Amino acid sequence: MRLTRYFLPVLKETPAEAQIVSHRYMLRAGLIKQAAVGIYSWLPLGLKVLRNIERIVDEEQQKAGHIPLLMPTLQSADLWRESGRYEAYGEEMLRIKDRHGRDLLYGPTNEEMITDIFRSYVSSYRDLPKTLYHIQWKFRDEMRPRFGVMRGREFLMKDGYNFDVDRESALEAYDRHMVSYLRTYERMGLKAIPMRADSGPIGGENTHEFLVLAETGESEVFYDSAILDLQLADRVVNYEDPNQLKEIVAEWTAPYARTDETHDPALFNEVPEERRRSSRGIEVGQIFYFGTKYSEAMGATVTNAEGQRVPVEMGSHGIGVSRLVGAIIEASHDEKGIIWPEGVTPFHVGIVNLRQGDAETDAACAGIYAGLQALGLDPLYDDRNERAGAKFATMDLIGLPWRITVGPKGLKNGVVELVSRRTGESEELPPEQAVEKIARIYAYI
RNA sequence: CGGGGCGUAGCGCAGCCUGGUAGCGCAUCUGUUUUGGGAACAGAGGGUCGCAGGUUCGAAUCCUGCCGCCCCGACCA
Repeated sequence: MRLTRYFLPVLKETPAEAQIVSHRYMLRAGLIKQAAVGIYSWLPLGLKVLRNIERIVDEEQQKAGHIPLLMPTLQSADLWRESGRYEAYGEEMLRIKDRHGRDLLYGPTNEEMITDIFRSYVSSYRDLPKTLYHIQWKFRDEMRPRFGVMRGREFLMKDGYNFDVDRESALEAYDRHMVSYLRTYERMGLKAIPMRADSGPIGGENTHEFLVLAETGESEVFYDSAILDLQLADRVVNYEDPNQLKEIVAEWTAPYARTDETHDPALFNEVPEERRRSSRGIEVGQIFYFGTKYSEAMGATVTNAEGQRVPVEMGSHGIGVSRLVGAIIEASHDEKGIIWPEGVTPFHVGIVNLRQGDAETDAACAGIYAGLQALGLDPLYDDRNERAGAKFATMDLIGLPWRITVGPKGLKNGVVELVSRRTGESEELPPEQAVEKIARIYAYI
């Protein structure tokens, strides 16, 4: 994309309403525009990041064998009356009446609707296990939305639901989700720590939250620093193998890691003192095993091998897709702007033309731009008639992980500059080699 | 929902206390010179001062009501 043809409204000054760094940068870099309290438009650059995150979540779900579908944002109140949550959910649920006076609601989550779909079609244990998920906008009328997309009222969430014939199988699903979530966050360049948590209003006995460590996090967390060293990296995971999944879960749940809700000071004190950490974290996902809570209330039963009708075992799992955009910025930025991990960056590389209008420089930029596109890469070419400083400032702010700087001085020696946004390290090399190097970097992302 | 604060040009702000021609910086447009870390000069455009009432000869300014937004708290992906 050529910047002169793109829509990238960057701001030099910080809008007054933004307090935390991710919110400030999201506004300044032209990612979002607030439409109302806790409700945002996603501008082109922000949408690209959101879609990248969504794509990673989607791909990792399917690798784990989970099945995508799409449920509506508006739901009938009747389903929620069945589960008893229409009254229980409270003011957070946005209730709407249609022209006939029927009660609708903008879905804050989908346990009821997925259970209804399930019970309509599945009646035998032979059809189990199944995990269905969707990535859809939710609405929760929070008392106090804040921090931009980190606590919006409207937000994009992946929510999934597993259906199993018995407890053992449901717990396998729990493990499978934990592992697939670890993989998902790793691909985004995030360190998200699974922590034993409280199940809250969704209910259930087993639950972990995934937290990204950040000063601005809303949760207080306590953990053994050993957990920071754990990585899936290039480990081959076989989602069909419950034993392997169990081992990985055991590995990640062995070090102490809890939120303040479940924190146990006595247990925490058993961690060697030099590894005992407390900090703040942003919750970017949660997995639950809640057994038959919804299936019993809503009559979702299957016939088991013994011919008895039993309520199906369930769990649910969520990833805050839109929140992750903010969480990634909180975890990865500096005083100049955002630093996107390669996995989610809106453009793979920025090209800065230092002497717009100079025939040789323009031609070199055009060649690099075309070369990158030919290799399937998505570059952003700053072809504005601005001075170098302004172009650098824009690139630093929007945070593309790599920048190719092209100017007459370098071209005289046949080289351009390739700069890492994260480290600031730069190397001079011929244009073709810069293109190849970018291609190599992204070949493994 | 309780407590605190703010609404003046696209953005950031001053002016309000003490009523009298609506200002500054950035951004935008035109021109010239510039061009390796947010250029300089000259000129130009842009605001029913959140909305509605009221007081007054006169309201951005004083009064009342409403709306919007921000921060702290309890609640939450």
